[in-house]
Amino acid sequence: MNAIDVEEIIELINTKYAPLTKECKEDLVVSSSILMLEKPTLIVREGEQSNTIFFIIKGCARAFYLKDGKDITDWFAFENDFVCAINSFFLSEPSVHFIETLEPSILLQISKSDVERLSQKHHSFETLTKKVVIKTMLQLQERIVGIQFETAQQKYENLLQVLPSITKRIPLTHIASYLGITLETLSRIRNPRNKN
Amino acid sequence: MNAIDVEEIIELINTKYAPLTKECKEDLVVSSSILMLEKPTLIVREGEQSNTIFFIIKGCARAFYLKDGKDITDWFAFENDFVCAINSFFLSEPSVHFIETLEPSILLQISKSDVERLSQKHHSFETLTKKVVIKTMLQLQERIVGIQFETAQQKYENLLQVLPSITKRIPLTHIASYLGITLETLSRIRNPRNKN
DNA sequence: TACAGAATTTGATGTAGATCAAATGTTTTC
DNA sequence: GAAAACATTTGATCTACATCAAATTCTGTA
Repeated sequence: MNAIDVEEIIELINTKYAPLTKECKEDLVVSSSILMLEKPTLIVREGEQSNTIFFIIKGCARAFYLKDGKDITDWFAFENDFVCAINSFFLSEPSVHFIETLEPSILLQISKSDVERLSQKHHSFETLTKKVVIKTMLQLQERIVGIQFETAQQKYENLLQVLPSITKRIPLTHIASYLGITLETLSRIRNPRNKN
Repeated sequence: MNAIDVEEIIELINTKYAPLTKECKEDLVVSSSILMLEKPTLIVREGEQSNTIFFIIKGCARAFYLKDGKDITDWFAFENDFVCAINSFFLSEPSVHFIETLEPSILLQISKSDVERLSQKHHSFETLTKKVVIKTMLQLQERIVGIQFETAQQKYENLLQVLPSITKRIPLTHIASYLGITLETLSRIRNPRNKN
């Protein structure tokens, strides 16, 4: 893998989320570091406080928690998404989630204290983080609408609308728990023979 | 009802959410107006663009949408909460939601253009709005965890944990659709005779 | 290229909660 | 304060999906 140009990544964030001032970008460069993970890796552990936000340059990740010992996926993140343990990061509590990469991944990481410092110092960075939070909020909202009063079939179709190629990258167990259905039901839904 | 002191309300927001500079507060006072609603009233209509955010001084409100003609509650807001049609407000799209007050209510309203102007002009206002969005995001997140893989009974108990007195203010139909269950099921859950 | 472990599919059965329908209780209004 | 409108409860039945169990297919590694 070639070397990663942090400045280039920050330019991408600048374009994709919100414009940053020159000074802010410079500050951000020195506050960011690159994480290269060859294998699937836990980057946030339940019970521990997580003071890092990650930007996915390459690869993907999922947040999950254990409910009665069962692994339940709560969030997927792909290229150009930010991901963090939101409860822990924003409320400084121990994380209820694990977060793991699901592919060899390249991440940009920024610490919470840097995020706070940059947010206070640079209005443009505050605007960026607000944009990221708004995006997440709207996705969560969409997700609730997509799971309430929907059949398993409809939930799956809703998901495919938003992430058409998700099944090529994510094992079905994780998709099933994300949708709030069992693996078996998902399998049956996907089998065209079972179409009514 | 006595006159409402806008400055006092803004002081409350300042304390409860994030500190604002003196200049920002002054700007906010002239951008805010009070809405007094004697009867339950629709304040956002589906299909229309909603460019207003409301702060509930007194009373409560719910956001809802129609799914196959059925009224589904998506959000409750009470005293000291901000409420708006988030898709419409943040994406400038026609609203998918209706929002209505459920009691005689007093609201502070601020237009989207004022919110944007204040956010650009005052770093402290950007911080305030970020805080509001973070709070909403975390509530949505909690809600998803509270509805996935839970029985109707558990969902109801989860809700009571967060809003113990909700049944005193909100009709059961709205609570039922908010939880993703039917009114009949909610009724049976609430009847102690049906305890296993 | 075989084999172990993981991922997915298929089958049989059980159940929580939906749906439909009607009764009862509670507000509002004139 | 009676009638109408609305909110909640109760009952009977039905169904989508869970659960449990086992077979099959896929995937990585030695």
